[in-house]
Amino acid sequence: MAKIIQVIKGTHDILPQEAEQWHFLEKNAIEIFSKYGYKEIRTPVLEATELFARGVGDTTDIVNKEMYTFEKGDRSLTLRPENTAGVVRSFIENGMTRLSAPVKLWYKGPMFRYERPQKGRQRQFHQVGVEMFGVKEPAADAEVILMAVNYLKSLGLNDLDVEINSLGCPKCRDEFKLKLKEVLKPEFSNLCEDCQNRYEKNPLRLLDCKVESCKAIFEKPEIQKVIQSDFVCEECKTHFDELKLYLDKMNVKYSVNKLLVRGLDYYNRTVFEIKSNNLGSQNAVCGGGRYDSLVKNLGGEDTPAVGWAMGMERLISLLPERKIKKLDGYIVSNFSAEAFQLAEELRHEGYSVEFDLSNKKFTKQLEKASKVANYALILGEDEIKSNTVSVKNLATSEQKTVSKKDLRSIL
RNA sequence: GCGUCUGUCGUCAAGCGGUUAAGACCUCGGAUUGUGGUUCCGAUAUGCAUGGGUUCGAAUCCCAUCAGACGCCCCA
Repeated sequence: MAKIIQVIKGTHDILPQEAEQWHFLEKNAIEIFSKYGYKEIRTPVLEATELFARGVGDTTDIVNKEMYTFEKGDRSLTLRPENTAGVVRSFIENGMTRLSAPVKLWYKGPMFRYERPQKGRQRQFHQVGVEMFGVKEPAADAEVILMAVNYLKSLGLNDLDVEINSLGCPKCRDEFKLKLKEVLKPEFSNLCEDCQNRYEKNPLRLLDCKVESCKAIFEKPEIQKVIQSDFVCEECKTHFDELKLYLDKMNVKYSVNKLLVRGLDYYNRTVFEIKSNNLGSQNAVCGGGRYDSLVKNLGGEDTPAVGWAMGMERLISLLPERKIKKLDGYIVSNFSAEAFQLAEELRHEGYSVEFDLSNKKFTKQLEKASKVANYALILGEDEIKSNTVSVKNLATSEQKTVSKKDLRSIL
C-alpha cells in the first residue's frame, strides 16, 4: 500500500456530521447580521505581508511569530492571521470612504496562525466577524456588542460572560504606561521573564500575568493604586460611560474587567471579550473593540471603526451535536431505469431521494432505506404495471400503495 | 518556542518481554431472489504511528522522528 498522506498539523477536515453545525452558524449569521444592515464581504486569504505588519502591529505575537509568510517573485505574501486588516484594506481600496456612513460589513472564513495547537486552537481556524466604519459615537460600540450577544443567543448560547474595558486613546494610554512602568521599576528584577519582556513591549499586558510571584507584586498598594486609577481622559471616560448606559438599557449583562487589554495593537477605547466556562483555557469565543486609527494608518481617510471576531470552532464545540438529516425517500426497486426516473422527478420537485445504483437484493435495499431515509418508496413489477408506488413509513412500518401523484402528499 | 501525558483494525479498546495480537461497534456477505430497523452465522490487523537500537525473542524496554491531547505564552 502506498504511504498515507496526513492532514497538516493544526488543521482538520470538517466531516459531514460537523458540516451541519457549520451550516447552522452560517445561516444564523446571515439572518442576524442582515437585520442590523450588515452586508457580507469576502476578501482574499492571501495578502501582502506588509498589511499585517502595519495593520495588526509589528510588536504583536501574531505578526512576530505566528504568520505563514512566504516569498513569491519579489513580493512577500502572508496567509491572513485575522481579517480586520484585510477588510480595512478593501474598504480603502474600493473607495468605501465615499459611501454614506456607517458602512457595515461582515465576513466569515479561514484564518491561519502558526501556533502550538491545543483545545480551541488550530493553525487553520475560522472566524465570523463584523466591522462598522464611520461612527465614532459609543452607540456603534453598543450595537456591535448587542449584535454579538444576539447572534450567540440565536445559537442557543446564553450563559456567556461579556467583559468590557476601555484602553483610552493613544494619549492617555501612553501616560498610563509611563506611570505603570515607573511604579514597577523597583520590582523589575523580581518579575518573571515574560513580564520583563512585556515591560518594554506592552506594559499593559503585565497586568494579565498568571505567575504567582508577579501577582503578589501587583497586589502591593502603591501598584494597585496605579492599576485601579481611572487613567482615561475625560472624552474617553464619557465614551465608556455612555457605552455602559446603552448596554444597561439594552439589558446586556456585562462586567468591567480592567485587566482586559487584548493583543492587537490597533485597539483604542472600547475593548471587549465574550467568554465561556466550558472551553478550557482558550475560553474567549468573541473578541473585539474600537480601532479608530487603523484606516488612517493603512493609508485611508481618518475613519473611526469598531468590530469583533468569533472563533467558529470554539462556537461549534459549545453546540450540541446535530443529527444528519435523513433523505425524504429511498427508492427500493430492481428496475433501475424506472427508479432513476422516479428519483429525478421527485428531486426536481425538491425532495431528497436516492436509490440503489448497484442493483442489490430487495432486503438489502430496504435495510439501506431504513438507515438513511424517512420513507421507502417501493417500486416493483406490480407498482410499475399499475403506475403506483408503495410507500412505507420506516418509523411506523405503515405502508400503502398510492398513485405517483398522491405520493407528494405523503412525503 | 517551552512543559506534561498519549499513539494497537474505520471507531472504542484488551494485551505491559515468550506460541497463530482478545472483545465490542461500524462495514460487507449469508440465513431471507418483494419487506428493513430484532436475532443467528460468517468475513475483515503477516501487524501494534514511523525509523533505529537492546534482547535468543519486542506491540510490550531504550532513543529519535512524526502525530494527538492538555497546559504556558498568545489569541478567536
